[in-house]
Amino acid sequence: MKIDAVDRAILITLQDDAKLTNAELSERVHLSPSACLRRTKLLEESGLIRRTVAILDPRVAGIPGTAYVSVTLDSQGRKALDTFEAAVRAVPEITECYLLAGQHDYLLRVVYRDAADLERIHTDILTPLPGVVRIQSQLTLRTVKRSTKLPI
Amino acid sequence: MKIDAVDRAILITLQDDAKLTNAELSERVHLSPSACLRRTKLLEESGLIRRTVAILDPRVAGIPGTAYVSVTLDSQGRKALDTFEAAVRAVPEITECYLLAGQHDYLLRVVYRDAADLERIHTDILTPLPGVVRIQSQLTLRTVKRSTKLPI
DNA sequence: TTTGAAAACCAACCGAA
DNA sequence: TTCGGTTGGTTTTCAAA
Repeated sequence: MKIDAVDRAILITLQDDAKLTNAELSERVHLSPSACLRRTKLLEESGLIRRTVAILDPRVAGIPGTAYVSVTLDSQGRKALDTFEAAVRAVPEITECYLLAGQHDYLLRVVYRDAADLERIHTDILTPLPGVVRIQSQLTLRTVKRSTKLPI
Repeated sequence: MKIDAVDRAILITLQDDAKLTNAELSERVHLSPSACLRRTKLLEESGLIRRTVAILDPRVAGIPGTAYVSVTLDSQGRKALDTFEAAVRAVPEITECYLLAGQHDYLLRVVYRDAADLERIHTDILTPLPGVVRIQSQLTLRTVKRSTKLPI
């Protein structure tokens, strides 16, 4: 799909605030409401806009902690990876999981309420994940920046 | 603010799809439309729902790459940190930045279009960040899971 | 919880580039 | 032919009863 400057303006705006009415959005990108709505619909249908979601405040929600956890498996076979990944997907406390290049490790992002919660996650959830041989956690002192915006 | 099971159901649902109409949402959480709307408004006003945003598909957008970059500064003074963090916030390709516990490093999440783009970011953006003495990048082969949902 | 007015959506149609 | 604008019926919101 061809994206022009107006489409980019729509995407930038909606990545900041998807609750804008089409009327307001159309003003910001200097378009008529109907043209704006048509473009937005196309961006959704094309799959470029995948979904629109509510973002919660982790502190207000009582889940202020973030840790990055490196995990090494005892085997890199396809089956071992699939088993591990299926288990990861089922754990809500693991909000992100990446397969790393180079050393066949995984990097997990884990969110937690407090130190006790992190310990629970470590011992009851992470350690029992299938195939795990090494776990190394990096706690974060502070979130400097966290954006869902893609630099379109 | 007091959160009960129905509030949690609303939050879980809106974290998946914030485009639901109030009527649809109210059915899913087994509430009347007006009661549901009142609760949702309260959740927004309380700050628990911080914003609602459009999530783009990185592949369709042509920005499929993710790297995690560890950065060490030559100084940990308040002023050095502030300067570094202000610079980080101004870079759209750096989508996340955490101050790590333990070794006073930062962990950055960087998104990129292709290998050439990553090299550009590395040499033109990351290396010139104020105070940087060490940069270590971890590329990701694959995104196994990436969720914006908090485990409420 | 119900209701009704105001607002927003969005499909169909028209016109210009 | 494609893209933006206009119109009007339909849906949704949301505050008052």
